[in-house]
Amino acid sequence: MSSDTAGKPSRRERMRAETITEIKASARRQLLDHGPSGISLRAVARDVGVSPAALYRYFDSLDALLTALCCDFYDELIDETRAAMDASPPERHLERMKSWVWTFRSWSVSHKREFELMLSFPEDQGSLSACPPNPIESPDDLDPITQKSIEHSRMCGLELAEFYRQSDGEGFDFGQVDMPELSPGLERELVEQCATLIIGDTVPLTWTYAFISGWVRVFGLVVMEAFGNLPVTENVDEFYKAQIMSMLKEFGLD
Amino acid sequence: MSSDTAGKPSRRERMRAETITEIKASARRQLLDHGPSGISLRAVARDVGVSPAALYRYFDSLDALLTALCCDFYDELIDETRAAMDASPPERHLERMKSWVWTFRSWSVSHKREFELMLSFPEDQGSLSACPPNPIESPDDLDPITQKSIEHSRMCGLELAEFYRQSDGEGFDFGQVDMPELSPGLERELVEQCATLIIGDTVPLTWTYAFISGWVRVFGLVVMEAFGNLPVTENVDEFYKAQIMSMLKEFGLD
DNA sequence: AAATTTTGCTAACGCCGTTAACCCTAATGA
DNA sequence: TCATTAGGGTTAACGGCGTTAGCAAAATTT
Repeated sequence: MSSDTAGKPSRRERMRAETITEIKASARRQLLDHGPSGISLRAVARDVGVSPAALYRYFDSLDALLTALCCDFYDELIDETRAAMDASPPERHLERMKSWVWTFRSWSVSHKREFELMLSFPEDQGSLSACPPNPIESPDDLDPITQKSIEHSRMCGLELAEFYRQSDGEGFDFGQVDMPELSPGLERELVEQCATLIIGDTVPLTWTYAFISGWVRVFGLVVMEAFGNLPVTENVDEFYKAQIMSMLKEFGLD
Repeated sequence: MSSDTAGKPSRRERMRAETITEIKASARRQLLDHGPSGISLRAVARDVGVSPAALYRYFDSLDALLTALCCDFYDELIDETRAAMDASPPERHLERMKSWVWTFRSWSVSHKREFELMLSFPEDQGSLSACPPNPIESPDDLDPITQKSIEHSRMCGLELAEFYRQSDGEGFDFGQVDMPELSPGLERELVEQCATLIIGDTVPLTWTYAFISGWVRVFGLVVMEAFGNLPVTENVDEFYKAQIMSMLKEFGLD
């Protein structure tokens, strides 16, 4: 072994890293040109100028390559979302949450192909749903993609918790949320899920309900727009803004 | 040609129809066992006990077979939804719309694999979004799947129009809908889209907005649940009912 | 300089969708 | 009734795919 935890990158390691990014770049190009199912190992090999078998020195399988691609996409999405949120000062929680929604949407729509791929990973349990799969098992031994999807979701959830914590007693009327009567079982599940989502802190049940409702709406919006089935196409921005306003109303906010 | 429009089915035609359903049945079995991408023409041929090339006498391509499958699924879904709606008398529009949502949901969740396939058809313009693609071009030369998806959507849309038409002046306060201010362009687009959706009849703008909002929510719910990412898993039924109540609130109804 | 690890290669296996060429049989029409 | 078709089946092949085994060369480590 050459450099375990903190050694400087050897020449070989640099080359290897370069090759990996080259492979992923080629795969992404194919994704953009021919869609998720149009990515072919052999075509990538041709593109990179190498034999098909050589790719297996870098990725265990085609699936592993796609997974790596997805991870990169999540990183991109998370970076952009975080940057957009941080454009507002830390105490403007509402604006920061709006930025989260807005950036999630605009990234997804301007990266339809990437979004499509992310939607179908991991196999048989599509991700990007803005909601981590339930129930959450052990904290860390989930596949990397699910972890990143949770990280992405939590950015918004944590902001909500902060919002509640800091604005308590500052004039917001938290009882104003429009929520139907819920069965005790559902209430418990919402609270528990909220606890795994919005770490440590507890927000009122009504907020949890409104938050999850909002997630569902955002997810529906983004998927429909990305797949070209939103009934609004010319004034989408306006429509999104209206939808965000409607969601805020569910929180009893203007 | 033997029987063009109304001739009795010849022996050959009966055999052919039988073979076709046998092929589709085998393909559906593979769909259930191995997912959408696990359907293989050669495997179907093996299963049916025929050479791979023989299948081309019945379907032009694998894609054509999948399309035919999807059509059948839509027919199933539409049949079930219509039956569920017709379990309530024609004048109980609210109940009928609830049945639409409920059946759409339960069919999709209990037919995850089928749902998954439908979601990705037609290529590069996923369907089943409960919203026809926009803008709608010519009325009839759309691909059959899109047509059926529109038919499915319209069942609910027409019911809404009926609801409005028959209950006008019967005590509902149609101005009560919570809707943010919309830009003139968005208003126009909503009204136009509404006209293509809910044929002939016009409902108030607020209802159109609430209706489309509801669609987005239903779609988000169904997709998330079908993909296993709904944060509620134990009390899903209760959660759906609560969400339906919330949507009704958007209409100003209890 | 020797030993070892990494990275590439070629060749092959077994899938896949699709097509071409040919054959047999059942329905058709004179 | 008999020749003609058209429908439904075959086999064989093409080119693509993901993946593996085995081997050679280069780069690193010892």
